[in-house]
Amino acid sequence: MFSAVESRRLYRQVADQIRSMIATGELAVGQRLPPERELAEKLAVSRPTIREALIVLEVEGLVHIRMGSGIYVARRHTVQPAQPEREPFEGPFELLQARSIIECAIAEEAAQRATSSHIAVLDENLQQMASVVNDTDAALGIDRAFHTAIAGIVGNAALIRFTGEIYDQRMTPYFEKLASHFEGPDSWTRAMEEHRAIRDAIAANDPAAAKQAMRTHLDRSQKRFSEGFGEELFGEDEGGRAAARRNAKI
Amino acid sequence: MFSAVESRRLYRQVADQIRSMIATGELAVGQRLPPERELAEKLAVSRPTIREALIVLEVEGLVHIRMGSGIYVARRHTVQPAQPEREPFEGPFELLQARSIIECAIAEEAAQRATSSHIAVLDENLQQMASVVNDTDAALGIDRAFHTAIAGIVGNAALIRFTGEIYDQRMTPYFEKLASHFEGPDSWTRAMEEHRAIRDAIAANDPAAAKQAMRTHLDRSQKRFSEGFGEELFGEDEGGRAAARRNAKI
DNA sequence: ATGGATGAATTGGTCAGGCCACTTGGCCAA
DNA sequence: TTGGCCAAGTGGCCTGACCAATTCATCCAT
Repeated sequence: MFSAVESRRLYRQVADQIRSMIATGELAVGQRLPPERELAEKLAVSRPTIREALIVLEVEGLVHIRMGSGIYVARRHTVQPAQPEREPFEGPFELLQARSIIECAIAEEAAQRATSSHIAVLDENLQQMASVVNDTDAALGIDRAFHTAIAGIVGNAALIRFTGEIYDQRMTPYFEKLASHFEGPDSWTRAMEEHRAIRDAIAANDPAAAKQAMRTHLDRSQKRFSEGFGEELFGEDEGGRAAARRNAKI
Repeated sequence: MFSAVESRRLYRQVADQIRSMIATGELAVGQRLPPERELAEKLAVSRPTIREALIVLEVEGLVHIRMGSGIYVARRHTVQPAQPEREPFEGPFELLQARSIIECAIAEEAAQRATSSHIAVLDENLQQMASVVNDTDAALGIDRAFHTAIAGIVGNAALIRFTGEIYDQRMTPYFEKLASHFEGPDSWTRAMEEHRAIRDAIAANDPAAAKQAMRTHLDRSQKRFSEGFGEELFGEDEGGRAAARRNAKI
């Protein structure tokens, strides 16, 4: 299956250029970039094109845009998309082990400090989960939110971020396909029950129980994941209207 | 320590709205969004604002934009590190708290599985540390290596990477300047002793002692860091012009 | 009837110009 | 020295126009 080769948009080219200037140190960390109007003039493009390029870079975390002040090279491209020395991802089992260690510690900490408003957040998540057990895509999103909500109880942005990131690193296209096969109403219902056990332990302010419930949940999640290996998989396509028409012919 | 509260840009709000429509399933995977002009009309904003919002979402991996064809909900937001809920960066105390939770859990796990070759690695690190107590830059590198070596005992690449990343996130130019003031032979010698206590607990395969030793080390590290804040300082900003002026006055 | 070519319509990409909100720095008065 | 005010600069958002790419409908040839 082939898709049209997409010519490179100008704002992407501009973003690439600025990104490489940051990477080479030509633009130093913390340094202020020239104003949009000046960049547009220097690079001989329109100002909206510059804006669009800068938005790309900001979403990537390479720059920080401040209204009225200017655009600054981010202090540290923390957790960046393209980390060249980084493996594409660690093995899924390795990630699960890491989750087990980190998230058990977080659950333990959360149990020591949970309030009723924290528990209400978890309860709402459980309700949402109950209504989407037939929709794996939505369930994955809510599953993720449950885990980051526990980190949220600790109230530490770094932990929230790590929890989300480590969850997302499994979210490869491959894993998604796998999930669509091995996750279904049964497995999501079980996951939800495990979530409830975690919720209950945290609500009881019982760190040891919370840790154990989280470990149980992740162990079982790993088991479900292991059982899912073995399916034959196909490639992916994002579908356009022409593709839909081609599909119709098939 | 305060930083300016940044009002929410319109294109970010639009991106948030579309993102939540994708998360709730209102916009299905693979579905084509309305054209830019129509979205602009429906959401009562300008078309460039829509474009900017869509660029945010494309960089995040949630949509795929095709010229002349339309905008499609991505099959899956694959491994897109730019997390919308992410703060620009976490405060140093927040990172220390996160380290405390994560690294104590890792130390606990390491103590359960350490072998003599693992301990030899820690011993070599301690020797290296002893020879560079007068050189803060070198000491920081060896300090980092000690912490990642503990994660290495668990033998999990994800944990090693997280340990390194979370350590590095303190390594802002600001922090490095601070370290050059408050870290010296005395503090590095104390850190080394604390490292030794961690090493000993891990060597004894005593998880509780390892956890306690690590927590003690990080608590004291935090105390040393806090004491460094006795100085008159500017906020955690990326260096705006106002901050530069206040600096000049100091 | 079917397939290919062509042109129109639609859609995203880029530009120019304008105005508003916010930030910063300088100056002056208390 | 500190606080207030103002001007200049900067990012944010808008309107309108035109260009490039894609899709779809129509027409023509086989």
